[in-house]
Amino acid sequence: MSDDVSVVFAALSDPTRRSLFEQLLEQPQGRTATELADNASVSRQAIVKHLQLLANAGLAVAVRDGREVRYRASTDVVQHASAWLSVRASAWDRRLAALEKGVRDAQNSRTPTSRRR
Amino acid sequence: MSDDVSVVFAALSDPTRRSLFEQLLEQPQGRTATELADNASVSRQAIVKHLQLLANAGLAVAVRDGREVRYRASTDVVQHASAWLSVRASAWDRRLAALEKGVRDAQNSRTPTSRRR
DNA sequence: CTATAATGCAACTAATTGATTGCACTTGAA
DNA sequence: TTCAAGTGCAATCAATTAGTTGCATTATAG
Repeated sequence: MSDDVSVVFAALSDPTRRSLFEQLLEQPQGRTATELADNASVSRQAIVKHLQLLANAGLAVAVRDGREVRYRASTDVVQHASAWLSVRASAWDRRLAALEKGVRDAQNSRTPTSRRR
Repeated sequence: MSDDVSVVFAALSDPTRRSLFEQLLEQPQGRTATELADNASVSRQAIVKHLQLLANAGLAVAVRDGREVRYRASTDVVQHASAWLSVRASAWDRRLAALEKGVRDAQNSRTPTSRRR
């Protein structure tokens, strides 16, 4: 599960983590784990682990500032993931269209009496 | 983890599952678990579980045909997931632009001597 | 210089996950 | 009507994951 795509999707598959990510998105200045833990229902340590996982996936960046560490959102990999999805979706649409065309052609070239079943 | 977004991302976070999904995308007619297990390194049962998970996430549809079950890809939720990502990415870009503008404005209104540090 | 705020590290637990194996059930072809 | 192909079900297992708690370390405000 260590490839790029996997870690991004895995990171976004947890609601707590998505919530943290969204909070980072709302705050371009970044947030600390302690701040985020205040309006969360889990411990600071749990938050830290989530943030590290987000950072590892490239969805966040940790920047030390004195005695605190601010996590900022990063959306480069979001673009990649989004592209991954849309490429496949459109490829699927093309194949589906081709399939439907094929069915139409087959029907047109078939003599009425040669119909199967 | 039972919300829609989570299950889709979770489904796509596993490489084996993504590979299966891609195989389904290549074959609009669908594939059976047994077929897919032939060019996979894991057991048929493992494949079946993955396919059921994909189906549960809305990424595949199982259609019974006689004694076999064909799994077809389905891309509706892919659109949703892709939208989820791009909405956030663009919101982020807007906030970042606003932040940069704010910094610029602050610099402009600041007298040279009032610079900190 | 000394509290105290913020973070880091480590051990531990419960739940989930990906995978396996063995066997039962169902369906179609010969 | 047999029997093999395809599928379904259930138990089991190792690894991972989300979470906790306790304590150590670091850095800044007084």
